[in-house]
Amino acid sequence: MFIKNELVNFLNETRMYLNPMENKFLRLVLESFNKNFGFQMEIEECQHDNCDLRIDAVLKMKTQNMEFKFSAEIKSIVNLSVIGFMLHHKNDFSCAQLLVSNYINPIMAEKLKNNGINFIDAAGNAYINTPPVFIFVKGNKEKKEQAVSSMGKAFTPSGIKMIYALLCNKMLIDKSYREIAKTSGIALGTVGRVIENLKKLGFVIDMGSRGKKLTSSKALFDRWCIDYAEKLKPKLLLGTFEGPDDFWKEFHLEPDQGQWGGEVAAFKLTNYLKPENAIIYVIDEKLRDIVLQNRLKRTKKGNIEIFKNFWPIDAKQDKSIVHPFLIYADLLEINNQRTIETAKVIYDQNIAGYFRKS
DNA sequence: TAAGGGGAATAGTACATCCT
DNA sequence: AGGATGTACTATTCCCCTTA
Repeated sequence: MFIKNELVNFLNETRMYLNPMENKFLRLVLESFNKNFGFQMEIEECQHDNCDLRIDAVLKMKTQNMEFKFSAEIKSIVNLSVIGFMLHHKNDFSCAQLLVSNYINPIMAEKLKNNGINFIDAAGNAYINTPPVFIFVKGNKEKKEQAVSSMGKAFTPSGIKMIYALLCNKMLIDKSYREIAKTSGIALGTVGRVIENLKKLGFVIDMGSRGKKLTSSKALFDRWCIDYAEKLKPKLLLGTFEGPDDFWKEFHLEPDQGQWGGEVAAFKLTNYLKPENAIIYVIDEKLRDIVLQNRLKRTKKGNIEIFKNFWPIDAKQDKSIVHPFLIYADLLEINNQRTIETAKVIYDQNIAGYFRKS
């Protein structure tokens, strides 16, 4: 079953078909949705030949005399970055978006509704706003036994570090496990496990004697952004601090201390966004110096967030900002109008090129 | 709210196998 | 032979969930 998918993915970087687990999951959710709400929502066999954009599935919902189409996006977790992601891709397709997940909590349900993002989940929560159909249900409790959780064994904190390294350097996947471990900043024993899981998910193809290849890297990156925000980034937070208005213009930050992420990096890259909040990725031993040099005050709700950088120190690194992948991921999580617009620009100008067919 | 029990993740290392 | 490589294994850490 995987062979065919892998071959197709191999031939076309930008497409990603549902893997068997996602397919099964989607059918389960649709079944319960139809039962709960008395609609007929089903998967439409997509004409892949003419859709160049990545999409998980096209769904068709029938009522008495009408038919609606949705572009479905399946996500195993739902956080602010998912909302950012949905907003980024809001106008990619002619049909309305529909987020499909295992469980969407009441807070996220409200946020999704406020942003006009349709969703359904396995617990029976839903928001569908396609006049004359209107559904909004939240508060149903999470069901434990769902299968989606097993979809992401590669996306553990160290797995996320490794995937970042793989995305930044596509050649790395074909190097020795020791080199991958060193470049990613993770343990040797972890590398094999992550690769195995990436193979299962269809992101790595083993071509035997011809080595390994990273595939569907655009989809992998999209997934990485969300899991990074959920599982790795919170662990990296060293503290939040307060600075004066426009502090970042005068901020003293040496390249060997750390780099700008988030809005400031986005501004330096595009000139589009006037930063209001700052994210800085620092080498954690340098935190004290940075705080002292810039007279930062530690506060709970400061506008400066300082994170520990998780990639090994690169001697050639002399830029003042982090990799566009990280900047984009930071912006997605902020997800207001300004940052999403900027995220789009950065995606088009600085990221899309990594995923073009070669 | 604090403590602590238990399980998952992972760093680090030892070892078997492969390659030159 | 001897270094390089992937895998098996273990000790430790971390985090979540229960319990008082």
